[in-house]
Amino acid sequence: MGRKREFDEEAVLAGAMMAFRRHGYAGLSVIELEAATQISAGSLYNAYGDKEGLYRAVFDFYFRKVIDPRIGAAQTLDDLEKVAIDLFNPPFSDGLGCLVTNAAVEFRNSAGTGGHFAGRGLDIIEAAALRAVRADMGDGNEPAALRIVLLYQGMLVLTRAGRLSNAYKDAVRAEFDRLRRQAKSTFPAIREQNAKGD
Amino acid sequence: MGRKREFDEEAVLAGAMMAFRRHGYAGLSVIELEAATQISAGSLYNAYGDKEGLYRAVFDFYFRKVIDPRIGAAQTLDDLEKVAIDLFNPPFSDGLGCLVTNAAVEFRNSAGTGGHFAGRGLDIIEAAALRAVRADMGDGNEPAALRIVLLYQGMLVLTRAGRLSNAYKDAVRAEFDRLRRQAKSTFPAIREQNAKGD
DNA sequence: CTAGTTTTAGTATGGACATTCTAGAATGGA
DNA sequence: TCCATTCTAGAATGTCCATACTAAAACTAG
Repeated sequence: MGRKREFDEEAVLAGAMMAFRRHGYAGLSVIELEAATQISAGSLYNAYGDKEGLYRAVFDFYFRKVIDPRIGAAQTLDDLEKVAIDLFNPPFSDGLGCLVTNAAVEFRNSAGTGGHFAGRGLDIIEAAALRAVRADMGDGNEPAALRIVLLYQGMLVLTRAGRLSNAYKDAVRAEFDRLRRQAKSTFPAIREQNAKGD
Repeated sequence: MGRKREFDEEAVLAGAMMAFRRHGYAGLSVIELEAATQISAGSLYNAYGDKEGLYRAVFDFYFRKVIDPRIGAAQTLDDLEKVAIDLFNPPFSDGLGCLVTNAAVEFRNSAGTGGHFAGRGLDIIEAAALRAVRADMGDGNEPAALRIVLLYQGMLVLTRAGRLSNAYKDAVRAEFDRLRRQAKSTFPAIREQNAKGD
């Protein structure tokens, strides 16, 4: 019933995702979205209702493809360190930052769609940090987890400013090294116990 | 020669500063600027040329009133800790974040006026962190300074998202405590030497 | 006093933008 | 093979925006 959709939805969302990461929401026009997605505004409106609907779909896509598998799935300090250090490697070194961080700054205080998704993303990041710290260091080190959240968000700000030099890579690595050292010395049993699980 | 300016320039810049902090550059219309500054668009254009000229003037004002005295003048870890912890206290707890951080995210990669000022602000913040760490901890601890920069920028992202809870305050304080402890134990002479200076 | 200059408020303008409309093309069930 | 439905491209629309313009008001040098 009805004509088949001609465009590849994943490709459209991927293109729009790059464009929203680069320009933000307000800074990206529908005309630019036509170029980024290679489909006409008519099709965009037919498929997603309006610009905000596309933004929502892009955010869902971003959670599904980037946040959930990378951060939502992180269980250990090593996993989180990889997430952070990957900001220095392709494809994450493109300088466009994270849709979540960018939206948190663009849409203040959880207002509207952008703020809602930003909040959801920060929930996931916070939860991952707490999970990893508890797994590797035991309870009572929640402040270390929150500092990881702050470090990571700070990295994304500097990324966006084109200022995330290799000196920052060393600084972040050193922090994870320190946490792991502290984990081993203070709670030597915990990592062993983790290793046994599953 | 000519009519006197009726408005108080500092008040206009202060009002525009709040509005730009709240809404960003693109997200703030000239009509909203009329309300925020209490002067008409005609006067704004006469005084500042265009919207970008006003933005530049606001940024200069922000450096002069906020960045330079608070961060540019910071010499020690204590000074920097105060800057960070003040994000939890009025007037800095208004949730609007820092013009520098917001501009760094809005204007990617130092592009244009916003990026230029963001870069200048980040220069000052980085320099202050390095100065404080060197003063209190001696050379060789530059990574600690960069982590302070990241923590601070991360705090500003969470502020903007309305998520900078008191738990983060403790986490940040604990980090500064740790740095001071490390400073004392590793370089006991340095703080004494500092105290003598001047 | 007044001529010249700057400031002010308000209106006008031209462009950009999100969105809607239109007409035709593709699809699949009856 | 139609026919209802969905999709697509592009043109049309109305709104909002930054900025330019206008005329009056206020000020100062001479």
